[in-house]
Amino acid sequence: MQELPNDEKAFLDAYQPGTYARPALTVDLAIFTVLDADLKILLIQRGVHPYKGKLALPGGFVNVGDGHREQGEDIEAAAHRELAEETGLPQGSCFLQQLYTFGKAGRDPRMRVVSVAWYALVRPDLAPLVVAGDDAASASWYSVERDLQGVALAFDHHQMVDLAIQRLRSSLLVSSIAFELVPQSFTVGELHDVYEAVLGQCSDIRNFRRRFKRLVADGLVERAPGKRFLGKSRPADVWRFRR
Amino acid sequence: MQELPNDEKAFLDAYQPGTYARPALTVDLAIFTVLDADLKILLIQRGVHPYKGKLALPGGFVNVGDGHREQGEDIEAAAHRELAEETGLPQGSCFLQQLYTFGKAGRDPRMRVVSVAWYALVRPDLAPLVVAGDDAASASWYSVERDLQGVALAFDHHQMVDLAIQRLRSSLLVSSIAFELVPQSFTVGELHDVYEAVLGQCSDIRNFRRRFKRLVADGLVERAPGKRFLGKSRPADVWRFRR
DNA sequence: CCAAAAGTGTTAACAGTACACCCATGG
DNA sequence: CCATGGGTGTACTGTTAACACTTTTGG
Repeated sequence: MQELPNDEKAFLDAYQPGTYARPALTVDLAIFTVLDADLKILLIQRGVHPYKGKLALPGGFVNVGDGHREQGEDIEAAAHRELAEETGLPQGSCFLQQLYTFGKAGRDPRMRVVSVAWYALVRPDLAPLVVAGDDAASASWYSVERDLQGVALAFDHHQMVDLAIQRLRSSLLVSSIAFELVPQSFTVGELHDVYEAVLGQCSDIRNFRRRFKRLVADGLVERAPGKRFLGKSRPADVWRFRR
Repeated sequence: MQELPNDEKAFLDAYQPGTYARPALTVDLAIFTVLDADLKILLIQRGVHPYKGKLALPGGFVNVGDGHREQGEDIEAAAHRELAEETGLPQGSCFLQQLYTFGKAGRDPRMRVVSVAWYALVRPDLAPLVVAGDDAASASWYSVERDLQGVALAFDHHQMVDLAIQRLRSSLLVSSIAFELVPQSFTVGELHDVYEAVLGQCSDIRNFRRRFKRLVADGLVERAPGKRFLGKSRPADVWRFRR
């Protein structure tokens, strides 16, 4: 909390919170990875009403406190907490960014719920470690391309997924998030697979290599020791992203 | 509200909302215009505690209902309502888009308040019509460049302004929002001024004209009737954006 | 005639696209 | 030997950046 002048302190001591109605507050997470050159998203099957049995994004309530002093948990902290709970991965091992806040009346039939949606990226070497958390009996990876067409998700989660994919695609072209979807040391081929999987279209890897060389020349990427050996073809150089 | 199967209806009838603490919910608006080739933002001076006397973004509480049926006002509707109230302009006359949701504990010293921030664009021909609304005794335009450096805004509003400007700049380069900051019919010079004001740097108008010609060739922009006469130099062709 | 903004044209550097080609490994 | 993916190079094309020049108004 910020430093306040004396008259503000006096005001606060006398302050009584108004009687406005308040919404419940949740976070929902669109968690992506790329496995086998295919974009995947982590979904759970709901075990309780409403939308029992339907697929849904992992998420949960934000711990909100009462009163001036005890205001509870930051929304961002809640998102990190849920991400760790749902994936079983340690906090800070994944990229996480706010996406959009969904607040239409009636989006949850139980009561007024406002949900802050986030999207997260899990490196493919961590993705197989993802296990079901406490409140997610059956979290697993679904192919965005193959498993999600025409499937009804719970609440307005399909809208969230579509928006997340849109954001993921445009961010890929202007920022460095592609490096969040490969292992810490990676080959040009692996990085290229991420572009093809996320954008959903093929591109010439030889031209991709030229652009990659520019990143190296600009110092954004450097050689990592060793080579990657997949057994059936020429070993590939290994690279590392410098933040 | 969506159609629900019978077992979901039965569940809802029996449903009792939990006893989670809930946050107050507000919307805050970063409202921009470009006047005299200068980016301006609409701010109010707070008349009440906390941060009494400080400059702040216009905003207000979202009308949230109680119960299943009466869930109140959409967040987006609240943003549109506040935008109309604060500017005095009719709804739908300005561009409005969600920016980011601020939900740190302690960001409002009174209580837990989560604020959904939006940014809005007002055409320069409408900007002079903006008058103080009911709850905004003194809303007026401030130059982002000249009036805001080193000035402390209320709450975390400075963070909101910085993020809004950042978003405005990157959107300018990839979308068509520039057309929201000129009159419905405009000259190339006026559009160029918007780019220079928002990006905060000069660019060659002759090269800008070439890019503009491509937009015309692509059918995004068409000639509007007449010429613009500013009195002291050659009259300029007038153009119109086709949505 | 001069100042000021509108509008056109030229050039060189650079980035994107579509290719052909060689290299290192396993079978 | 072939298949597979790794890695280099070249030719063409379109976009961007820097700058010279003409046009139409007011003073």
